[in-house]
Amino acid sequence: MKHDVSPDSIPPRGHEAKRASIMDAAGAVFCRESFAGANIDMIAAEAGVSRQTIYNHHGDKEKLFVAIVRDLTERCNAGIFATISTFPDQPKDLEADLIAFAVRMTRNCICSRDGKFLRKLIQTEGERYPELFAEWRELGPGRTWPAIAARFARLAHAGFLDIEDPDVAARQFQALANAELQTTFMLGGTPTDDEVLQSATHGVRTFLRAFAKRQPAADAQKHSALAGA
Amino acid sequence: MKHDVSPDSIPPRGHEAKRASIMDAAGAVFCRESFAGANIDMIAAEAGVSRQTIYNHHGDKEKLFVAIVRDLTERCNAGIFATISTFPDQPKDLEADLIAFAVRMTRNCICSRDGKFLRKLIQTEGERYPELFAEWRELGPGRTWPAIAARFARLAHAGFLDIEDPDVAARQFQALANAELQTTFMLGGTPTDDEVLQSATHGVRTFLRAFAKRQPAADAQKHSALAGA
DNA sequence: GACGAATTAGACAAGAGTGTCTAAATTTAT
DNA sequence: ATAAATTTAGACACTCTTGTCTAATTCGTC
Repeated sequence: MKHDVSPDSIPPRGHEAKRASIMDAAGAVFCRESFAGANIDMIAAEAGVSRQTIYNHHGDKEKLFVAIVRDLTERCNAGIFATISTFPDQPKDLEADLIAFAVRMTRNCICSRDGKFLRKLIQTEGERYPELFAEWRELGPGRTWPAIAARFARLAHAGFLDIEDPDVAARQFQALANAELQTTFMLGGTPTDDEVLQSATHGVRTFLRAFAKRQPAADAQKHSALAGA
Repeated sequence: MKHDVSPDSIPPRGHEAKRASIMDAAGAVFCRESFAGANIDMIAAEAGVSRQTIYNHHGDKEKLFVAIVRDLTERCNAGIFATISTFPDQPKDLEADLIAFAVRMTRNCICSRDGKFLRKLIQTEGERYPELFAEWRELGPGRTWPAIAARFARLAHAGFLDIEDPDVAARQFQALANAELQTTFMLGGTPTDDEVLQSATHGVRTFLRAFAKRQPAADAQKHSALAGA
């Protein structure tokens, strides 16, 4: 019998390494080849694992696929929320801070390995697994958009921006920041750091032309940050 | 021997009906199932044609796929240029006219059957056929973006907008117009007319907050449309 | 070092899909 | 009507893939 030191029957340690290796490889292969085009032997080879081990861990191809999507959704969500937490609530230089935030968002969440994989899987297989991707929609965009919108609302309330609808503004911010990367994303490519910075810079400038407080009049506005801590 | 009335040996008339039927069905099936997931029997059934006929027309699955992508690219390009030609060069009501244009763009080019299919195929198989999709990139975005940018440049030159870089403005216009439809597009869905109008309206308003001529001062600007015909 | 659990290679049956071939039926134009 | 071209259904060989099974091996732990 086993010691069972941990709460729930946790299988040996080495397992987890294999498991992670399988998840990584399966994500990559499903992403590259699509569900139908991927085959278990490819995944096994890429994971450095025997085919049987994959069946031992996940049962069958479809269960494996579902596990991958759930895993990617979780990991991406974590990344997105981590990045949202770096939103400039008390910006020193509004433009520079928003550009930096936009770049972080694009690099860490959209261009990241997980981000790229999840996006591709959603685009490719979304229609085939309605309930799975409905789940993603709720847990992903359904939670992240309000969180981003709330940050913009705060920024507006603190007097830095002139926003009517924070939800719309949040989506437009993201759209503007990535406006010049669309074609690259379409083809599954990864933009260079320079391209990301360019697009973010142009996007944020336009965003601020639209939403920055209109008449700075005197400096009365600037110091009226009574919404602070 | 045949009359050979037309320039190059044109096969019988009825062929074309079958050919078109095959293209339609193949586009739909490839889009729905991805290249690897699609099978010829499915396409044959959906086209109301025997499997052998498909092989007679196109040789093999891959050649058929390439033919589909080329066909869709051409048709979409035609649609995009047709829509671009309705760009409001001499707008009566700038906001209303740009909103209407944005809606046409989204409905006719992005939400259209061909647009949806082409987009999905590019996203799904783009990495697998680099040269084919490089071709698309040149003939598609490579030609349409400059065309749209040129229209915005004209509008700016005519005094309606305050734009520094028309290429950037064109991409941002498009990004803003579809900002609220991204999640729907991701999952392969088609937004309602209402959603399209909403997103376009919000997008154009933001676009104009950023790029409308700043100080309308008198009405001097409005009538200085000396860039006209 | 010895035990039990997990992993491995390989063979295997079953099923599905591609692309070819044939002979019959259908269409099209003369 | 007749002749040529095209389409069709079905059978076919071939390949690939899935998922299972077995026996040998390796790994982690005591």
